[in-house]
Amino acid sequence: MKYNFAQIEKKWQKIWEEQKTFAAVDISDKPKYYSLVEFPYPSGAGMHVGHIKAYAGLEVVSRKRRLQGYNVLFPIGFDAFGLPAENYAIKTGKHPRKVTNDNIHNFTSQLKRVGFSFDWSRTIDTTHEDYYKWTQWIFLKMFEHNLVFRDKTLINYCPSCKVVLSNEDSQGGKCDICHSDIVQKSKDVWYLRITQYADKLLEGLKEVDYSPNIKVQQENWIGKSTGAFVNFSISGTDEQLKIYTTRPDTLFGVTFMVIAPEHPIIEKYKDKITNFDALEAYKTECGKKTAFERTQLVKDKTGVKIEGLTAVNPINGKEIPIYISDYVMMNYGTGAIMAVPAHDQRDYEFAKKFGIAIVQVIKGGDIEKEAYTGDGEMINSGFLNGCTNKKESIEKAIAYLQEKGIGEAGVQYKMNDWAFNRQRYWGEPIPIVHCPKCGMVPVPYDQLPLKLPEVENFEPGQDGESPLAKIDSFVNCSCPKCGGAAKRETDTMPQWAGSSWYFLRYVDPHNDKAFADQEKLKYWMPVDWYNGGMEHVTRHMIYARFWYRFLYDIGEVPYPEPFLKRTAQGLILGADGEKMSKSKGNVVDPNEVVDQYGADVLRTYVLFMGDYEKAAPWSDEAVKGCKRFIDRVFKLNDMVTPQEGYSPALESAMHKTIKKVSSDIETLKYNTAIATLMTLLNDFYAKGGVTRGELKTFITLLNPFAPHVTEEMWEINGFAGMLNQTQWPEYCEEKCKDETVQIAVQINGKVRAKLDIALDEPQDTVLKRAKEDARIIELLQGNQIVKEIYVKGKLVNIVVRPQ
RNA sequence: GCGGGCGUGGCGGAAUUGGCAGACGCGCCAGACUUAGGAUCUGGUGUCUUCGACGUGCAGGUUCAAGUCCUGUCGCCCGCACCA
Repeated sequence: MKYNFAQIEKKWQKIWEEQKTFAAVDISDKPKYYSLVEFPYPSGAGMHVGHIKAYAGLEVVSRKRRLQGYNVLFPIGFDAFGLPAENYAIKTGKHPRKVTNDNIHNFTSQLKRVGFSFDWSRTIDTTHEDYYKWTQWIFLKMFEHNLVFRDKTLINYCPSCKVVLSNEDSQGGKCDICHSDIVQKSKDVWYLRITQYADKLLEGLKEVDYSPNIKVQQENWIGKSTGAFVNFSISGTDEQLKIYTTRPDTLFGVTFMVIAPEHPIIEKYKDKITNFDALEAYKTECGKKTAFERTQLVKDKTGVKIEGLTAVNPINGKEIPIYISDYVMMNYGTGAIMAVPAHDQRDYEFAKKFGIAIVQVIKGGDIEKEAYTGDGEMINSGFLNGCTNKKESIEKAIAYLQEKGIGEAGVQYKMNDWAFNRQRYWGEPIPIVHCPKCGMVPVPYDQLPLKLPEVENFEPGQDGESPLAKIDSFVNCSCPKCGGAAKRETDTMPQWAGSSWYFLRYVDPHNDKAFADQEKLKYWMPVDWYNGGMEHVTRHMIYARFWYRFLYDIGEVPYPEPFLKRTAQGLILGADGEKMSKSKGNVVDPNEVVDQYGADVLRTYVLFMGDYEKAAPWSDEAVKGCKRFIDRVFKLNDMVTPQEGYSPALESAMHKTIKKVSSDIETLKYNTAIATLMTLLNDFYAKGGVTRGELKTFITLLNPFAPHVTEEMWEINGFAGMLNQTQWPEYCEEKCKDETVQIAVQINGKVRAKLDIALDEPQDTVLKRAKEDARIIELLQGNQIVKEIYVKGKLVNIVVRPQ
């Protein structure tokens, strides 16, 4: 019987949809399982096979869990705010709402054709007002708890997209969206105080099961360092210049100070500074450099000495010069450093260039050549002299600073507060009103959602203003507090906002009283397993953990961490080994594969093609291997024998396969799970038949990978009910063991013979029989046996040396 | 520069964590069936000088035994990047 995949896949997809087979039940007696995949941005290009791989992993887990008796929540939705839809609108005049709806429609049909077991009744769209109402609600809660603030700063500005970008969105000095060069600009920016959660986010990592590399990346992103703040007084003023250092014990080695070009004391002591113009000129020059250039010019230190201001080293009273240089950043620490050229390479290079003294305070290295950053005995350091333990000398130094009132222990993070606004149309409006009398006033909760107004022109306004600024009816409003005339904030939230809490909405997607019902949250949360791209491990996940932790702190969600387990799939590369992209023309459309080979083949192939966590190139040839596999599986229908159990010849193989497939699915080893099933299928063919019992187990194990063909076979063979409602097969550990095994007989580690033994055969008889082998006897002649080793069920090794 | 990972046939990749390297699949070779084969089936397929030897980037080491552990080295990928 030929397998008509197109017809059969359609048949089962229709049945699953009509019977709502995969709908999650809110609160049931079954144990719950929440598997989450990153929801897609519905781009105009449609999905590519990489999306399919990303979802197929937990699709298999979800289907397996259902068969194991779990009540599974496996949802999908669309993260649909963002620039591409808006840029497309500018180009074509089509409203982003329309474009987004079309794309979501397209994505949905693609996903359905692959037969994913998503609960389609819980689909969410971040651009729907019933959804973004709650995004705004959470924002206002944060505002209420003082986690939102506004500040004028130099920001990363993309002149092409005309938006302010966070550091995360402008890495490498390029706009994350259009890849043009970022410029620095002064602007009012909304911030979320994520740094206040830095420690909690670090602590939380101890509680969760993320792959080690994911944890490490998050830790590096947060970038906690411990050290001390030290105050240096400025001669002739009562100003204290505060610095941050991780090595307060090297204070005796400080020979100058460096401050960031934007540091406020320059402006403050303008009158005392005699070369103010030179400083201004340097600052202007730095402003022209992009953040990227600033960090790239590592080798060449530049700077200007501040004439007229000197600092006093508080530990020895020495007067030292102050420089400005762009190797000191205003956004880390205090924007000022104490320079210890002997023990910091950057300070060393700067000192060499400007002819500043270098005082060694840690023994070791050769400071004629470079800074010494290793450990060693403290020298030239007063009360610290002789100390050889870094930790101890730092502690001593901090104790001294605190005692004298010139400094204190301190902590710094690399992570900055989150720039939380964009001057664009297609995002959640920030629900704040600017009142001339009351200042920033939040839109009252009962007036949410603050709807995005209809506009005709999506072009950003002058100077990168949001398009919303041009809508008078939106901008002009009355102050919710005093009732006076006021103006609305016209910026919108960044792309990351909607995805920072979407997993909570799936729990209760239609609730209009709360973002989700407390009972349902208690039942479903936390997410048991979250899979997505490695590129979202830092930004998206840190943001989502931050929002969730905040909601936990104000009692809105039940557990401190949202995701118990996190994994990341590897990319599917084009057939040319390059990253898939439209411009390279190497994108594979899942629809084409489904048309040609069927959904089961596509699903099987994306999981079989390699290590799930690593990148692997697509191969049109290799897909055919999976096509053959599925066809051969279907042909089993013609060779079924009526026996319900397993045949003796395959009993052990059946149990081993159940064991292997069951455990491989749990550890992302989908490729070897499928390989094992292929081997078993080959065994059926070699035997020339398959018993009903074997078939039942085999198609159940294969069902999570290839649900259509297996469901059809279940029906054809008259098994009771539907396959997706049966039970995951069990295996017996005892039966996984073969009674007799073939072992290798080695001489000096080289295999010379094979021996069939009973697994429980005692060591001495195994060794005896090994030595009776004709070939072994021959090779032992003229040699003396030094040692005999038997590894149970594996091998015998006879160690010899010539007589 | 720092952090993480990887290097195995012609290709994608396996290897119970120190125990028979190359599972499974692709490709290739041969045969069968066919008017036909880019369908299907059967068998073969690491390399070489083939009763043997050599083989997991390279060079050493530990061990009865190393893809796996240790030291050094080369190459690739991914994050972060003047973080004081």
